[in-house]
Amino acid sequence: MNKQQRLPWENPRFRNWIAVVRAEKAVVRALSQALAPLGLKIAQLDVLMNLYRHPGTSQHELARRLLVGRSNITMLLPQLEQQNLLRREGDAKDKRIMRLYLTDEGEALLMKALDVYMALIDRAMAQSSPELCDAMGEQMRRIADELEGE
Amino acid sequence: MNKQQRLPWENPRFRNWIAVVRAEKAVVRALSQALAPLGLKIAQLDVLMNLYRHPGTSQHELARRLLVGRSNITMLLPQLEQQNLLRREGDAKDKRIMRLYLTDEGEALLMKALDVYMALIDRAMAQSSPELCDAMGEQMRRIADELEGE
DNA sequence: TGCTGTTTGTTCATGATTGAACTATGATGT
DNA sequence: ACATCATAGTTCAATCATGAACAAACAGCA
Repeated sequence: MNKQQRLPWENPRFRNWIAVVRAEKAVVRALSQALAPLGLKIAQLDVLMNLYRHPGTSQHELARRLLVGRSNITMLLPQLEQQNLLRREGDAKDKRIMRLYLTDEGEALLMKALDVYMALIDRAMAQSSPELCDAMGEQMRRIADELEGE
Repeated sequence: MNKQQRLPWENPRFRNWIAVVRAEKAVVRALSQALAPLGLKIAQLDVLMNLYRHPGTSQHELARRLLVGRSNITMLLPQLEQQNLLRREGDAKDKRIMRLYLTDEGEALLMKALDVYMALIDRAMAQSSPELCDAMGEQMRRIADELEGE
């Protein structure tokens, strides 16, 4: 099947990528637990973060930025709306579009959640130099750019 | 809520970690699509890979290594078994334990899938030096080690 | 042996995510 | 203006992972 390099585990690129997957999974688990006391799921936090940076986003834009289906957003919002974390306003010009805004309550909860998130990331990254961290970030952005264009 | 560093996006660690998440998601999407022609899901590939490296694993061990619930394994196996990709044998000494082995067919399919996987990783990592790649892998292993001990 | 506690795998109800249909609305071109 | 096509959001059925509850099998010890 493969040429000289029969077993992928012997390939540094492969081994290192597997490490990325494991680390990401570990952080997701830890973050889920850390967010539980705030009553937040990761998917919900993603919504709040994106809404903070881009107030007035439509559901479609939001779904696109989160790399998620539109229907997912539809089913995510009612929970957040009932908790008064965000509000939906129909666009004045285009009646199809629902624009999303954080409430003060939502922003306050977001800040708490971000503190939790930051603490976790700080802990995870603690043993790496800033230069290495930046280099890795650059590398990851290249990968995403390379692949996200389908 | 936070001290001087109010917005996490301004924090390099945070920004870089977000890049990791995005890249991982992008690779998962691309891999899913690339595996579809083989009739394989990523979760199934994970099983086959682990079984290749550790023949005779019990379902419990497998679940632990994949960082997944035991029930997940239970529901994953019948599909793979019906496709003759693996077989389950009761342990001789301990009748509770089911030991798992790849069939020749399963190994053949795994090799094809690994080629697909490797091609994708090669493409993703193409623009990074081997040294940087290794450094990143090391960093990720540290993160996983730091967090996986709950 | 009999009692107790643990481990393995399964079952089941639950919650999350997806993609395909559907509706309502808007945009385009003639 | 009208027909056509595209877009925004929703609904729904299907898929998938999870954790709790359970049965069977083991282990340890009186």
